[in-house]
Amino acid sequence: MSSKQTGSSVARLSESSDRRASDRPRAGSGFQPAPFDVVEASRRVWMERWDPEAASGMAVFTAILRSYQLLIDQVSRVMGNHDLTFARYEVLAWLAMDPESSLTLSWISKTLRIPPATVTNIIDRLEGDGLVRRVPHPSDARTTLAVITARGRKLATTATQDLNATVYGPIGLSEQRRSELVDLLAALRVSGKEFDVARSDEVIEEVGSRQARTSGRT
Amino acid sequence: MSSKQTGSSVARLSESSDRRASDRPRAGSGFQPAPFDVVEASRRVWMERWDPEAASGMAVFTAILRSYQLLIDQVSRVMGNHDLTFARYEVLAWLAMDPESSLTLSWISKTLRIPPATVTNIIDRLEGDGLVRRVPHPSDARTTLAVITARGRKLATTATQDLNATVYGPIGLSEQRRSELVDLLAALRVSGKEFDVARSDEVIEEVGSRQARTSGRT
DNA sequence: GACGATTGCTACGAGTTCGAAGTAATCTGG
DNA sequence: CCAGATTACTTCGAACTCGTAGCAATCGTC
Repeated sequence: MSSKQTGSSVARLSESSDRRASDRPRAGSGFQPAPFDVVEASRRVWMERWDPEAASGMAVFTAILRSYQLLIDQVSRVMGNHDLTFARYEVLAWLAMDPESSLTLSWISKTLRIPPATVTNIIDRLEGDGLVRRVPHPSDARTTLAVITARGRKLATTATQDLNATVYGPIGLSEQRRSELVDLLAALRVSGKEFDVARSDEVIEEVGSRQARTSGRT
Repeated sequence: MSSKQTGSSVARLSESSDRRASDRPRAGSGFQPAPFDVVEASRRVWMERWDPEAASGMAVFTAILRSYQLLIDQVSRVMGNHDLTFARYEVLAWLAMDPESSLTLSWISKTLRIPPATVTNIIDRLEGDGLVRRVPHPSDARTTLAVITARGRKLATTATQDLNATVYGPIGLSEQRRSELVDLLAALRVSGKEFDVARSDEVIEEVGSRQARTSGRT
């Protein structure tokens, strides 16, 4: 595998990479392309040594992993400009979406799949920055509500616009292919029970329409 | 666009009977399905508040994120059974694949996209467990080679078989759809310059064709 | 109603990640 | 042969993640 040794095999036919970054609202600065397609390379090795089913599954996982790395790097960079981590942004964004401007910590934990201890930590940080407040739940003394502040809402809006413009919009692929990709991943997630398929549509309707959360009950 | 039909907003608790402890002892134990499809739910909100391009891009990112979470959870759990983290396994697996059984730390960093400081940490840990050894590079005193030990190779094999059998094989989707998914993600990665497209094939050939590496040249 | 089980959250601590700075070796262009 | 730039790796420190234990409130059942 060549690149291991300092002297790369083929000379630098690359004339390209003279990045004159200046005006493009680029979202990635420290990101360097890997020397080759790790998914394809490992898939070939897997095909030699293991069975085809394992190889294709490995390729799926690796492709998702590398895509995730590519995107989370861009997203994190943008969030850094707003003094946020992605985790803190995600919570803030869901709070901003909520009709009541508030969510219980346990709802955040379950829905965004963040361990309870981590949610505590995230809310601590957001509260310290004056972006949310903790409010006792009106009818359940065990429960704490996170309420977004005006400052938090403003930041959520700004950060979202930034993300939309620099990452989500220019993410690549046509609308058609984006849709196909999301569908395939949905099938994968259904197969892995990533969410409650039976009740999902119904719950989404509720979220979109009204509370159904503060009042609890399902 | 995934599915979703109009669902009645009110939903009664219905027969919650199917809840019970019938958790399949699959690869995920602590993993609980989210209450709804977060991708679809957030996509709808984005469509209302922002433009369609941002919404579809957000859906792509979120779908990848949730899929990643689903799979990394399973993978991490399996690795835990072998006293490994995924990061340590990944390095070990690439070392096991290498014809020379060795890689430079900088190659690992660039290829697997792990920051240098993290590679140091990972190798420290692997070395402490007797799975790899650090060896000075024969011709470049700046460079350190990580060499996999017999013990490391054995563990890599065992862990890989475990992963193949419990995660990669049963990952879901037909071979056909796995292939489509990998292709779409490859297009996304190309668009985001996740790897060096121009030289990838060539480098992969070299990897596959063995040696000609430690000796440098090619 | 009472009591054990469950749920919601927090405190603590171990482990991991990784930017930034530092050291050493190599390469480059005189 | 020699600066200065570059590359390779490590050290240090700050931040983040998250399992576990613990506490408080509520629920479920008889």
